[in-house]
Amino acid sequence: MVRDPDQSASGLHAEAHHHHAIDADAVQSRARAYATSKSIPFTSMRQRVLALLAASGKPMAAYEIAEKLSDARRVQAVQVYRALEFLQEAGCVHRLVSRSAYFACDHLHGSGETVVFMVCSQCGAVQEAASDVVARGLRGVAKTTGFKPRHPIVELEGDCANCAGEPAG
Amino acid sequence: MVRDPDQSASGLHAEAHHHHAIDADAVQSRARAYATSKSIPFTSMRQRVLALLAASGKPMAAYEIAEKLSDARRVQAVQVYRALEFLQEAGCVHRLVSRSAYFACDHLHGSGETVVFMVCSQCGAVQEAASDVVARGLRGVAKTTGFKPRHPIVELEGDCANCAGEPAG
DNA sequence: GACATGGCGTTATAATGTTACATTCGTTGT
DNA sequence: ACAACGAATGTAACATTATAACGCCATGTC
Repeated sequence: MVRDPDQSASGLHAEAHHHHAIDADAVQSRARAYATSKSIPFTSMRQRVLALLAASGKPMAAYEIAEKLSDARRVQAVQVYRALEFLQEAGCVHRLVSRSAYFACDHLHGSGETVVFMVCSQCGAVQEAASDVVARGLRGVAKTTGFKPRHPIVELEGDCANCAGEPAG
Repeated sequence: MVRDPDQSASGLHAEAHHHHAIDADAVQSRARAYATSKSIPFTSMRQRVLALLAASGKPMAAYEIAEKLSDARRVQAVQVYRALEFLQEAGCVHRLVSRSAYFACDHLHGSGETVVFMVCSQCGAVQEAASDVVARGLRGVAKTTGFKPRHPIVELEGDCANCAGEPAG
């Protein structure tokens, strides 16, 4: 879940960067499984978007994805958004509201789980962590106000362990 | 030439609907105090934006604010964004990331406090609640990953007590 | 084959947010 | 009073993010 180069042991497809590449095979398998379960195709465009996000290991803007995927044929933003919609349904990709950016995630979240996204202001890397304490706190405030929560958004902006140690690297 | 802010505010206040408007006087006082403390002016535009948000009591998009504030002179979005920037610094206005909307808030949040925004999907109303449990949970996940949090974003999408009781009303 | 469904490719547009710059306003120094 | 300066404004243009509309094509079903 915490995507760190040391932890991504299956870095067979790891890019040359020092970035936090995620397990591309695992995330692709999950997307394929979701597609199969819904009887919808895991199409080429969906694979390409997911592969790019998995290789990058960092959040990317939709237009940035379109740019990177363009070759002779220009990939339009709307095509990326459609692929992202599928990938988010499949649970393979999340959207960072604090950056309007999308990133691949190789961890399968339980349906009731509350996940915290920690976004590094300096290097842009994202760490995820599920927190029962946060989940309990959210249920608590909702209960006291009679609010029926459907979907939580929890993000932390700050500095990751690497960047906090080496400022402005 | 110079618009009287108090008359403007009370006029808008009169148009507040059944949904709960916030304490316009209190929030305006806080904005004025912040401005004084920073030796910057609490200008007419800033007063107008804050008064509108306070009277509305609900989140509004920046362009919607610009629209409502326009009379003979068209108020441009950039002017609204500039006013919102000041008001957010003053702690009188918050931005809802889940809706890209802005709303006035009449309680003063402590600097270390973690505030949860509960946004009703049906009526759009926002409730705020500070939660020590959530704050503790966030500190916990940050600590285990070595992350240094600076700013938390916590929002719940769901149904408020009113709308949950009377669906789609 | 006829046909319904869904994804793709393309164009256009909506919605949100920012940059640039000249002007005006308020304060400050003289 | 008046010049000078920084901040806030007014205005236009631009940038970014996201969606709508529509025809084409591939796939599966009858």
